[in-house]
Amino acid sequence: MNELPTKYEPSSVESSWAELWAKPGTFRADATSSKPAFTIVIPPPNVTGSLHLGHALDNTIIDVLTRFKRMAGFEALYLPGTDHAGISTQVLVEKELALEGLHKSDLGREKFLDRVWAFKEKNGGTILKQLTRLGVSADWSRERFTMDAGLSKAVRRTFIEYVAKGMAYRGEKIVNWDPVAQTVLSDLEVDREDRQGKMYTLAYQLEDGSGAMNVATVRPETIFADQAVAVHPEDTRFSSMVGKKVRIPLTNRLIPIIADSSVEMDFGTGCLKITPAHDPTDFEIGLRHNLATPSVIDKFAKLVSDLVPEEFRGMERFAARKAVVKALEASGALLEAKDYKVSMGISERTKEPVEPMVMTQWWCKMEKPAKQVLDALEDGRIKIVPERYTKVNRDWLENIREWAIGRQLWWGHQIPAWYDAEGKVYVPDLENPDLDCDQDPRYAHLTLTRDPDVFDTWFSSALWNFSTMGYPDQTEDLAKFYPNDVLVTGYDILFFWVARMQMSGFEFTGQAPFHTVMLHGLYLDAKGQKMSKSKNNGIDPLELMDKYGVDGCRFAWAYLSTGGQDIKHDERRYEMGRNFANKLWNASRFAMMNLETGHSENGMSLSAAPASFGVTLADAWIVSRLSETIATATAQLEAYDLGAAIRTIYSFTWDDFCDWYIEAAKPALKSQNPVTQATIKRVLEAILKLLHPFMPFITSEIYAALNPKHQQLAFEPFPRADEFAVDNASLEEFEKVKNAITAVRVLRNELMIPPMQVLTVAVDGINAGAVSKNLETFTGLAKAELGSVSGKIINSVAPGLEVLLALEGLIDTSEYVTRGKKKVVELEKQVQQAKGKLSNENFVKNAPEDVLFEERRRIEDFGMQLERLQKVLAQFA
RNA sequence: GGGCGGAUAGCUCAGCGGUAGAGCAGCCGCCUUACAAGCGGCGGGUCGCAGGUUCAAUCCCUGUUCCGCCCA
Repeated sequence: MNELPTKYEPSSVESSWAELWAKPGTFRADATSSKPAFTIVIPPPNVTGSLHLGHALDNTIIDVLTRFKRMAGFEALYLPGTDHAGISTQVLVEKELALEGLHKSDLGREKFLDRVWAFKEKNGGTILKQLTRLGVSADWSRERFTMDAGLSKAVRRTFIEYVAKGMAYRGEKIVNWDPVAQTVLSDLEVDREDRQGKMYTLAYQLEDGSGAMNVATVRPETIFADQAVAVHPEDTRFSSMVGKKVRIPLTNRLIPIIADSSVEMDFGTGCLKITPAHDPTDFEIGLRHNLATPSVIDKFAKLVSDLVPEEFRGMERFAARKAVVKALEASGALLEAKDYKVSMGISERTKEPVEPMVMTQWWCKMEKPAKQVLDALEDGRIKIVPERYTKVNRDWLENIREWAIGRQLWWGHQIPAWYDAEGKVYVPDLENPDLDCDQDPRYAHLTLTRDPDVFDTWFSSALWNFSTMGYPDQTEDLAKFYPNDVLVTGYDILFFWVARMQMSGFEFTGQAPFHTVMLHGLYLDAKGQKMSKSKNNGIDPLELMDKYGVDGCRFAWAYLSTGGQDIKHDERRYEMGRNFANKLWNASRFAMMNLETGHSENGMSLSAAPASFGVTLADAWIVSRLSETIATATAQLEAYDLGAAIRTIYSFTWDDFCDWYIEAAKPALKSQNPVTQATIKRVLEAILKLLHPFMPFITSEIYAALNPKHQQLAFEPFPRADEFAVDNASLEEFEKVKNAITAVRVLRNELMIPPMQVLTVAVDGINAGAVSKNLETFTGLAKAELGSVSGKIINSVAPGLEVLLALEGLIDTSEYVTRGKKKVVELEKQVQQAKGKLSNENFVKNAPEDVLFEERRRIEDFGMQLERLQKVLAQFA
């Protein structure tokens, strides 16, 4: 048996365990195992990123669940890996190039990609290495990356299948264009923000010279692309105008006045300019009225086209707005410019206002798989925890929109589509999916060029549940570990990722990719704000781990993850975790010191021990409490309520085991009672097992020290409640003894009697018997002996019990009297309340028997306490 | 505009139909040889506000006020 140092130092034990757990073989899941599988795949972090608190929280939860299930008899797989993160990675490498004075076009696609791969090789390991610091029990032999050959194959295959099914197609629509990243974005990648702008009223002169239409707009620089002016068909102000033409200010171009019911009559002037190429709503109106979609803004957000007067050409859109407004003002066409909050689309990646633009893109129809997911949510094949997010999930799926799956990037999976000189599309077919079209003999007579675009990164992460298992090949892994069991992630990517996984799962495997989605909250700073680079309010989990130990941090993360609630950073939770680790360490140290057989501190040998050794009340009590604790904690873990589970285990360990059991067991341990020795070892081992999923390092270390066999705790079975006997009589009796001990402690504190001075007290009341029966425990913890008391007497009351003490000498009783009086008032109130309830006819008629019984018991017990207390207080009147 | 979450002790949060809990902070006393990252004791809450349901409501229902988030 090893000696443990007096203070727990996380740094001295963490690295060797982390190293062992990071080995590819340690937690390798066996696809041929006969045990039931339990699978969680990691939400793949950005390959070039570094660990932040969101990852730490997420992976702690995953690891707790995985370690718990592994110990509970499952073939547990926690599959780690990373995501290629198209835009952010490409932007990073572009920045690196910029430092060298280079642009990606200087290198060309192939060389640029070499650079990105080199960058990935160099930096890609960081985040996963940081993850090993957390002590996760991941299967590193199965680590995956979204751009691996296998996963790329899955991406290609699924796209080809989408095309074959007619779900993916090329079409011209209005899209969100990021002028900085130079790519299309999906609706989800665009944040709506209200920014201060202006509402301009412009006069569009009627062709016939009969006046002007006053048009309201927030984007005057787009007037050159206007195709119509629209009013509401029922707007009597303008009904005579419909069909006439107006002239666009600063130009000679004429456009028609049309009627469309989507125009809000009371918005602005009730008269809108329609610019189909530069506004999504206008695009829709344009479709209804067959309007053309000429564009006057290019991919760099500059004004271009012959439609734009020469003086404005080449100007950036916001500069152009100023210039155009100035010109409009000079021409007299500007009637009004008032402050207005403009709702703008902002690229969540580059923070640049997106430019709506009409483009031909790859689209994917998602109605059918969305419907399948909705059915699964309906019939419970997929459950969301917490349940309230089911509605959010459902609402989004019910209003599913087509997904723009292409991105104008180089880093990612290049779309396997080719075009001939006429622009006709060629995509490999399902019979020969790996054959590129420009290699296909059938198309040998054509000159085909490949689509330069890549897929949205989420397209590949949507396949993560099965692409990591070998799909499209029918592998052993796929058979054993798919569908996965639980998906753990923050609620902020419910749409981005979870919904798309759900849909892909059904579309390609015909089933839900997991049965449970566990969503946790966001980790916020101490003020409750989201952490971000721009706000520079990030907190580094690695620093926290250095400061409080990994187990202390994991404790905090589990403790804080309740009910999907957001988490406000609070350093005190980490202190709590660290202190708890230290407490466990010292309790274990104490236990081990007392497990040494044959001799004890005072040299007493085992053979000298009395023959009457047996199970003490404390032994029976702690084993009962342990059984209850296991049952509760297990149920909480099964319900994914990690916060509740760790609280349960924490209070059992600290309050029951350390503060009461160990203290009560000291006399028995001193005399080397083998039953107590066995009990403390048994309970401690159970605690280590219960705690292991949450705090794997310290529990493994102690367990190894405790067990000469040196087995890995991670592979020990999780405790079962039925392994430990629940003895209700012991639970009740120990409670009575505890009450008596506390009553003496209260007296001692009130009377300022030194802690170590042994008192002589008498006990009375219906629970007094429990005290005299367990005198050793009482004496040890209350530092009091039973004896007769006489003279002036003082007392302390507890349920069913009165502790009496003789007043000797000039002891200050003022505090005792003050608090005694207060307690009298309190007890009187309680008795009154209970009596009040029982005198209520309806209460007696309707309340269940046990509630009635409890009220009667209270009257009796409080009455007895009151009586005894008042009797003693009368002496001081 | 629609939806969701929060409002509980000084602070950060659990609890969510039957006498309000934790950690920290505060006060009193302790180096009681496992642990001062600790031990013993104490104080502190009309559970946002207003109605309703119920024998009983912090907990359920309705409305309302602040704070935060999501969707349009």
